[in-house]
Amino acid sequence: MDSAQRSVMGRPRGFDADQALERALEVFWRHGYEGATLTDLTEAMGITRTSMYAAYGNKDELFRRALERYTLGPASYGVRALEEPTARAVAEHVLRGAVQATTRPDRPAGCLCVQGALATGEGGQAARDALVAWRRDGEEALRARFARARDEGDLPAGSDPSLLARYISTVVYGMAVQAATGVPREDLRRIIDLALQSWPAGPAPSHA
Amino acid sequence: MDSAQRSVMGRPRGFDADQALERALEVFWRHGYEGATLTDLTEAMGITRTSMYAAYGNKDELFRRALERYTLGPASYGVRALEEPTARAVAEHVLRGAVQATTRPDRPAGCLCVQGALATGEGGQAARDALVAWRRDGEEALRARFARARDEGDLPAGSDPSLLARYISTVVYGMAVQAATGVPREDLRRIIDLALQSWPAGPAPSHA
DNA sequence: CCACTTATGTACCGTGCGGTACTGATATGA
DNA sequence: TCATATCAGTACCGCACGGTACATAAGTGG
Repeated sequence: MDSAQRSVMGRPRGFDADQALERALEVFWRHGYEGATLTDLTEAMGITRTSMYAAYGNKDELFRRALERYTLGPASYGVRALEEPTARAVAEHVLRGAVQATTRPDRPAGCLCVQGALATGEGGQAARDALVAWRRDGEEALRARFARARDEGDLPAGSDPSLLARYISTVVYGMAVQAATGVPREDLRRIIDLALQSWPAGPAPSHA
Repeated sequence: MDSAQRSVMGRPRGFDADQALERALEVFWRHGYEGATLTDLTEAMGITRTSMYAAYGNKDELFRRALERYTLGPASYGVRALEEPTARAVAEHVLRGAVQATTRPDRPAGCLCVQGALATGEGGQAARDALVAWRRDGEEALRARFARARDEGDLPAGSDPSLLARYISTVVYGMAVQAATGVPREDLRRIIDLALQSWPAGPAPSHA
C-alpha cells in the first residue's frame, strides 16, 4: 500500500502487512473466527503476537480487516458482476463466480462470509454480526441492480427484485455449504444451470 | 424411553435424560459445537458436569446424541418427505419443512446441520465430520428417492436424480443460512416457489 | 442390616485461550 | 550523537476451557 516512502519515524515494519493479512484471511476462512486461534493466525502470518496486535489491534479487528480483503479479493466477483449488461448476466456471473471462489484448490473450500461465523459463542458475536451485515449488504446491492434492470425493462415489470436477489443469494450460500462439504466444482456448476431455469422470461432472450 | 421399570441397580437418575438432551440440542443449535461451552450446556440441561459425563460420555458424544435427536425431531420432515407420492411433492415437502424448521420462533434460527460445525478448529473436527456425513446421507436419501421416481416414470427419463437431490439440498442449506441471518419465514417461503420453477416437467402436472 | 451399584455435587486438574508488560532493536530528525 | 518513536521478541497474566478424583447420596439384591 504505502511501502514506497517511509511514512514516519520509528523502526520500520519487518513484514509485508498485506501478505500477512492474506495469510490470516486463509486461516479464518478455513477454521472460522472462533476456530482460528491467535497461535494459528500468527504462525501463518509469520509474525509474533505482539506484532499482530501492534499492526491490527486485536483478533476482532484482524477479522474485520481480513473480511475487507476478502471482499476486494476472492469475493470481488460480486461487484464485478453488477456491471454486467443484463440482470440475467449479473445472476449468472454471481453464481459462476461463487463456484469458482469456493472451490479453488489452493484456497479453503467454501465461503468466508458463511463459515467464518455462522453460529458462535459469546466471543464470536462481533464477527457474526459483521458477516450478517456483509451478507445483507451484498444482497442489497444485488436487489438494487435488479430493480434498475426492471426499471430499464431488462426484467419483466411484474418481477420482484428483492425476491430475485434473495434467491440468487440463497443459492450462493447453499453452494458455499456444499463446497465446504467437499462437493467438487463441476457438480456445483451443473446446479447453476438448473437454478437459472427459474429466471424470469425463461432461458430464451427476453423480447417482451 | 425406559422410565417405566428400573433397569438395574444403583441410584436412579435424578433428571429426564430426553429433556436434558433436548436442551443441549438447542444450545448446540444456537451456538454451534465450538461456541457451546460445557457450562452453557449443563446449565441449560439443569445438571452438573459430572452427571452429563456419566450420562453421555463427553462433549463429542453429547453432540452426536443431540444430532440424532435433531434428525428424529426438528428435521424429521426429511424422512417424512420421502413418503410423498411424487418427486415434485417430495421436493416441495423438503423445502417447506426446512423453512418451517429453521424459522420457528421458539427455536434457534437456522439448521443445526449447517451452523453446528461448518468450519472449525482442531477440537471441532469430529463434529464437523459428523455433520458432513449427515448432509451426505440426507442428500443420498433424496437422490435414491428421485431415482426411484425416474424409474417409475414420475420423473422424465432424461432427468438426473443426483443433480436434483443436490439442487434441493443446496437450496435448503442456503435457506438455512438466510434463516440464521434473520430472514423472516414468509420471505423464505417465496423462494421455494421460485426454486421449484426449475423442476423437471414444469409446474403443470406431468403427462409425457 | 449390609454389600454393591449407580448418580450427584464439590472441588479441582492441566491446558490453551486472548491479550499485555517489558526489554531491546532499528529507524528518524535535530 | 542522542532524544524520540516505532517495531520485535520473550515471558508472562488472568481466565475459561474440557475433563476428572473423590466423597457422598440413593437406590437394589441378599
